[in-house]
Amino acid sequence: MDGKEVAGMEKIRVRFAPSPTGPLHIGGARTALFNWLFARKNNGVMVLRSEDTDLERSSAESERNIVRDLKWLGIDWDEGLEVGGPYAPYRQTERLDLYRQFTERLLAEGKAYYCFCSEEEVEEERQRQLSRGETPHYHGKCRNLSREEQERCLKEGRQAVVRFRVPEGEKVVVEDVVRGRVEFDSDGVGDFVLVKSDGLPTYNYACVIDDYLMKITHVIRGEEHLSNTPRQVLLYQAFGWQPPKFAHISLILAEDRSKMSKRKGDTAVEQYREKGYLPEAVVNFLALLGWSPEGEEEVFFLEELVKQFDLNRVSRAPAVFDMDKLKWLNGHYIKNSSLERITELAVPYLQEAGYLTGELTPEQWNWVKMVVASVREYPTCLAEIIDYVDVFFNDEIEFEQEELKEILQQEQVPRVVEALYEALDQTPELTPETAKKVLRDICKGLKLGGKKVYMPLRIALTGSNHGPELYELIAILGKERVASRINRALAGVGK
RNA sequence: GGCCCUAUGGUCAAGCGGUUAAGACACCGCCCUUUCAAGGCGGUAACGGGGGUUCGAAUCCCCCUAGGGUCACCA
Repeated sequence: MDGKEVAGMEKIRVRFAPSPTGPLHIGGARTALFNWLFARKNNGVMVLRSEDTDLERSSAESERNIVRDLKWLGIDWDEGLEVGGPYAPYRQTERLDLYRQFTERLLAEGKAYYCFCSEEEVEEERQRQLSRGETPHYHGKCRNLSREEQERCLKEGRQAVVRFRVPEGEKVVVEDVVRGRVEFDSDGVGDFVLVKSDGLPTYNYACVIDDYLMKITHVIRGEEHLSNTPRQVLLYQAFGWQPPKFAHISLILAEDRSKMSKRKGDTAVEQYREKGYLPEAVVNFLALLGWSPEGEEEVFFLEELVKQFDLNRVSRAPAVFDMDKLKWLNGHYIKNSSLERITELAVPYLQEAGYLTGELTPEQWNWVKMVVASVREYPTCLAEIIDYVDVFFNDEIEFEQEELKEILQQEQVPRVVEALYEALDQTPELTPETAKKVLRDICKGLKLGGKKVYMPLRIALTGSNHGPELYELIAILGKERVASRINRALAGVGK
């Protein structure tokens, strides 16, 4: 710290620092979003850093997927993975030399020490303490080893970890932007590990060094890290660094108020993408989980979210993931996005279901667009669209209920059908609009109520008494298929 | 169990000492309508409990209860 920084004047820098040990979790996505919104709102810098110090569980593939899903959501970053930046590298396993330097410093100052206890020993002691009802802490057997003893063990080649010497009897204060002042007692934390026996830093350690070196001003992360924060604050103090401001946002809970898990529904962003949720719906939904806008409007695109976002309006209570609301938002965006885009997104599902095969000609494309237009108000996610399109593809009409056939036997039906065929003959270009007019004219010409005209035709064409707009259906099917379906249906009831 | 966080309708939540306690989703009803939807309008529904402080508490304090987090050589 050069001491010249004036509070509030420094450039805001935030980071999203996932560990690439699996897909991007919905909670992680929200953390990333809040960081991003805060950075963009305040003209700050967003950093993406990979915390890959768990060699066992980290994978390049997970990292790629996380990056892909962040981009999909519309979250970008100014520094970090892929884009680089002044504090590169942004992958912790590539920063090992840096950590080593700071470890030496702590060791030299006696603020950290080598510990030669085996994992088994430590675990045994932990169990003993637990059974006595005590808070399990490192017992400190190696805490008071002299420098010489440490050297000797090291020379013997014994496996060692580096532990932080936690000062005794100190109040550790965390100033949290969303929670206020939170106090901890340093005696509540044992001498935690800084460097693992494989030479890699632990989370609490690497995180502090990186946040410091990368000049992070605000650490916005999940509440599960709140209890880690005193350890980190102690480290900042040991180094004589000014800690960043913390903002711990509450967790997202499953419907039964327990932690979200795979068993209780989809927890990964990619699962929502694959089901045909739109990124703007997911973002909008996530933003509303734990944050609330000032006004009454709740439907926001990313840009509007940026304008509205305020860390002071982040709620402290954990939030239940409300699937119904996500579905509603997604349905809203499906209905209101451009037809071209929704069609593009819907086609893969239609292909997968076998309704479409191969490349689409421009004519087919336009036809599919009409299909999408007539059903897109139904699905809550695009994968569901296949539940509504069968009527356009399958000419083998099955009657949902036999009673519906009775409607086909109503006395006006032959007249209606005749009028329809005649009108269709005189309609060179069949579109939803012209079809609509045809139907209206039939009602007028025959002096029949809509129900008498629409219902038999709908049933003859679809086998059901409900479904998409009839005039759209007629335009989409075309004259030939309309005629053949009606003829077949009427023949089926002996007309 | 220790430590920490949290507590307004079923859910997300506004509220930051004085309000008829917003709004959204879900649910119910009505309207629109050829059907189902969509849309429009309306409705049901909440301050966990107990003590304080105060002229006055959803709002401030304490206790209880409940839920969550965390106590790793995982992050």
